[in-house]
Amino acid sequence: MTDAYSISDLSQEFHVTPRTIRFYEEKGLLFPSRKGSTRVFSAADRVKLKLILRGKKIGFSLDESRDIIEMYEPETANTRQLENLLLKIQGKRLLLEQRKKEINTMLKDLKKTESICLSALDGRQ
Amino acid sequence: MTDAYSISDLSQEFHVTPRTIRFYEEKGLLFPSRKGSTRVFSAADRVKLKLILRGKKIGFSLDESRDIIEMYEPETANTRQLENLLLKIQGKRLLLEQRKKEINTMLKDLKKTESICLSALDGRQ
DNA sequence: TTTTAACTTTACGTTAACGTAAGCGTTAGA
DNA sequence: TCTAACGCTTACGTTAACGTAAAGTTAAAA
Repeated sequence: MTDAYSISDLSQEFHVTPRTIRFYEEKGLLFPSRKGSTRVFSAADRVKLKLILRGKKIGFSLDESRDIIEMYEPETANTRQLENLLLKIQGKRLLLEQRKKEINTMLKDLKKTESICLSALDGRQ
Repeated sequence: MTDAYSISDLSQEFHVTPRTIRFYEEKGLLFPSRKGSTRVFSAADRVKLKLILRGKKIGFSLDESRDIIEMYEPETANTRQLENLLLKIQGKRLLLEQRKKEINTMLKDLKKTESICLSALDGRQ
């Protein structure tokens, strides 16, 4: 079973402290099983952790990442839950598209400043 | 002079509290002049505020936004400062491109889940 | 067998980014 | 003339997302 991970396995792979992983469990983002008192993480937990950390990079709070995570398991849902999920997904998609636009705007601005710098340097040679 | 703004002008335009604006000044992100003890904000301050809030949306800290802001005034810089600035801009560009990739990955994942939902709903009719 | 390494829980500490409240000055309108 | 609106400073409070330290358990290695 290659899909069982210790807390230090995940901690090392993703460069976060064990404390961080325990914190995510405490907040209801991860659900490791236990062998005695020791946490045992599944492949699903590993994916969730990856999603959380990806979310962090683009400015999501843990609550927002929890939303995202819940969008990854539509198997167990009933019809109304599925329809609800679809709406949530739409919302997140719009939000992400919006964020992408802001990033593009910033990139444009940076490129503009960059060329200003370059021509300023050019004029001084 | 249309380029003088009160704190409530900016507060209302950008839907933030005066406290937030004062906080940004306190942290060295805005530099309003004073008329007596009352703050007077310039067009440049307004732009900076816009940049800060845009930065927030894509997950930048105030310190990171301060970096961005400083990239917008290359006029006063000397040659070494300009070269330094160019390097900083490169760094931020890479970071932004990276973030864009993460967003694209998330969007792909969401679309995948979306179609799973749709076909699950379809199978139930 | 002892010690070291990894794991646990409990609990208080820390930083960023503000919120909120108190208390005071000024100015514009009733 | 007064009071309501806006502005100021000072200062303590709050939330998220962990850090850090203490004290104990278990398993493997010397």
